[in-house]
Amino acid sequence: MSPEHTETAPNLVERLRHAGLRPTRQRVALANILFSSGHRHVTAESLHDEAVSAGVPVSLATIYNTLHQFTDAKLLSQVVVDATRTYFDTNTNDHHHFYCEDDSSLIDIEGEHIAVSGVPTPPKGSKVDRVDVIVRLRRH
Amino acid sequence: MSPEHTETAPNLVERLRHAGLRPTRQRVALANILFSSGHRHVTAESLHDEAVSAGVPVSLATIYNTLHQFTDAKLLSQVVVDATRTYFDTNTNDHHHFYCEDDSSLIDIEGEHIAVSGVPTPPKGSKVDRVDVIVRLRRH
DNA sequence: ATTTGTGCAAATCGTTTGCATCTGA
DNA sequence: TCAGATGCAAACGATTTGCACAAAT
Repeated sequence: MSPEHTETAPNLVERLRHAGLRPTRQRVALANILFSSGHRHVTAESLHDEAVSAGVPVSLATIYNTLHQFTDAKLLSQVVVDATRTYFDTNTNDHHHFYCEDDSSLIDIEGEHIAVSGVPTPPKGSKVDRVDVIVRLRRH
Repeated sequence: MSPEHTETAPNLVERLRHAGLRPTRQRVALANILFSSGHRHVTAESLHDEAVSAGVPVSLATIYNTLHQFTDAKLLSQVVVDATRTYFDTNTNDHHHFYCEDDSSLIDIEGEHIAVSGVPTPPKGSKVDRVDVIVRLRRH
């Protein structure tokens, strides 16, 4: 078989195992879609469409389960920019986003580029978990 | 009557008028709740509960309408921190937020305190509309 | 064999909408 | 008067859940 067909990327299977997730057919297929080509931003629905188009008929419920499991396992990060849609990002490094309100698209901004200074001390009893910067864009 | 009872703050009526909104019973009552005591963060539901408790039986639909009208009129700003809930903030100045994931609470960080540097040039055809910084907190 | 994942359809949650009724200028 | 607001209930879209079935170890 040509590598394209066998391209189930064995390292993905390992990656799932390390994350404590059984490498099931669906999870491997979704991991393959998500992690095979650079960083990506998806919604549950867009990933579902993509999987179905790719001949992997997963149900939407499984997509949601999988996205959350991957997020818990730190394979994905969740990006909250829009109250109506949840985005997942395959880039789990410290980084930020441009969000274009006109077409609801996300663009990564690598962490090194942006510096946030002057964050006040958090209230007693809490610690900073993460700092999200969203640069909202409009067409002009 | 004591000032507490007459506290329909006539300036609120003016404020609504200036925003092009008819000062109806409900709008004035909600504006009164929102703008009478320092800056506040509310959700549609929390404001609804509060209004009802205060003896102003508005419907939830009207709460949503009003929150959006106030937002369009720049009397409120919308804060997107949580995919499941929409928050509205009576502080419409440039500022940022602490968001405590444990109890879903918001705390303002005044704009002067935080500086964001190194934002890359936005893609051709778009301009920066707003930069949101969310400092996510966890109990430790 | 046992545990864990999956699919489906129904349930849920926050939010929006349609429409008849009311109200402020 | 009459455009604009409101309330209600139904519609909605995204997400979640319950449960019977299927697959992985």
